[in-house]
Amino acid sequence: MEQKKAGGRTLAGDAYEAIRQAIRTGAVKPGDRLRFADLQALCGMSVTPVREALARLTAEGFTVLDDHRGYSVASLSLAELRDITATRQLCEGEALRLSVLRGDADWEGRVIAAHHLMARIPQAREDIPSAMREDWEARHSVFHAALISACGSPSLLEICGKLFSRADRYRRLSVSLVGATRDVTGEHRRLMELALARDAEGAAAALRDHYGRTAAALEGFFTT
Amino acid sequence: MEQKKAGGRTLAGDAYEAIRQAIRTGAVKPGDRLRFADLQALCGMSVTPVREALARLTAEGFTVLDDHRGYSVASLSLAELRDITATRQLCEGEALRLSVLRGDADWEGRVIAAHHLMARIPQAREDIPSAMREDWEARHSVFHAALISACGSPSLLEICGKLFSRADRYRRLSVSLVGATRDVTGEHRRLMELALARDAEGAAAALRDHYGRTAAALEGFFTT
DNA sequence: AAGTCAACGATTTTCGAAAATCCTCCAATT
DNA sequence: AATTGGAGGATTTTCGAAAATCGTTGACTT
Repeated sequence: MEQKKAGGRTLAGDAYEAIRQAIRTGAVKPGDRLRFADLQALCGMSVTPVREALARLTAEGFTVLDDHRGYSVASLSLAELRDITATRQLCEGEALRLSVLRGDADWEGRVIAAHHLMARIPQAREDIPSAMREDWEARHSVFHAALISACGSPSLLEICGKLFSRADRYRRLSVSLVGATRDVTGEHRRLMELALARDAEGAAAALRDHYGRTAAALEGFFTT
Repeated sequence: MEQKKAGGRTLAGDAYEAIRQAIRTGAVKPGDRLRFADLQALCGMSVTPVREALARLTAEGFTVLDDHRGYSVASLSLAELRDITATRQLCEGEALRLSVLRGDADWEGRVIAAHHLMARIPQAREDIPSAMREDWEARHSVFHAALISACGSPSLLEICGKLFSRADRYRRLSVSLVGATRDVTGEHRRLMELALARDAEGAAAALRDHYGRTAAALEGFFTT
């Protein structure tokens, strides 16, 4: 997440992106075993770069490794959703608080720009309303990153980034619930307004609430 | 840190331990390049397991990777020490608070046992007073892990564990300062007492203070 | 004298196959 | 009937060498 830019520099990087995408999109499901033979066929390369890709994915919690039994897709659970949500509220809440306190004009610009880009396109796809638009997801991620980008703590940013990726898998489950009783767009705008108004505590509280609502909307998937 | 137990299951695991130890003990210094040829000689194995070990170490922040330029030992800096300290105060402080609130009798037992083991042996070596005893380091780690073990959040525990390992590299720099104006033993006992007395806020505050003092004692190394 | 570029050496990265390990299944024994 | 033991197959893990890449050196041009 920090040292590589795009696909093409190394095959291991390509494999990382390919497998990550397969997990994100649900092409391989939680709990599925990831056989090297299949992955080599999917990525079109030998075992070595695939192995390195899986090592990175495991570090980020997308896959798990059992010695001599190979890798498999990390499974999802209600317990983990709640756990990750709580940790995210703690870490990203504090990161936002610091960011609001320390942010300069440049940071304000990044937040406004990111929000504008995200608000300009709809969240759901037109052809399949139950699915999220890929580009909206990307801009949504950029917006949240922009909010905390001025916190001044690389380690906190790294943690938040990993937790965001991890929560992303759960978020994709909930798209069909979108439009029910929730105003996600409004929550995002309010988040931006509080940040720009330099209300550090208020913004942090709004962010925690935002994540709490997201988690609550997702809980239904595990009770059924 | 979560799926492998001891050295011997896989060569990659052995390599991970060996290289990690080389970094911890200072056999290879911050900023040093880690050539595969040297590492293969050190570990007595081929390139593949070494590569996997470096991937894991990089995920934990011990090493860094430049595409096509290979791996090198992550460098230390005052800025990172301060950053990690702050993030540790946030995450481990909250973890301890939760642990004190949720901990049961079993947790109390773990804390008392871990503290007893740590307090039973001196911190510094007898032959080289400026060096830390390897076994004390291990028990110290177990004690801190025991304190937060009842927090109920796997993700938080994972974060705390990684931050602890990362801070460990800095801690080793400060051994020669031990015994100056600090009562580390007293701080640890107080920490345990507050935890067992179920003073969640007090214990969390004491832990943050504990880490703050450790960082302060280390700052001198970077100003000289 | 400064700058450009190609070839070389050092090193990483990748490959394809061999070795090691685990799981399954079936027969033999208790 | 249940358990042990081990052969067979599938898969991971590791190896040693080949391919790709980067940094540098040194000749050549301007």
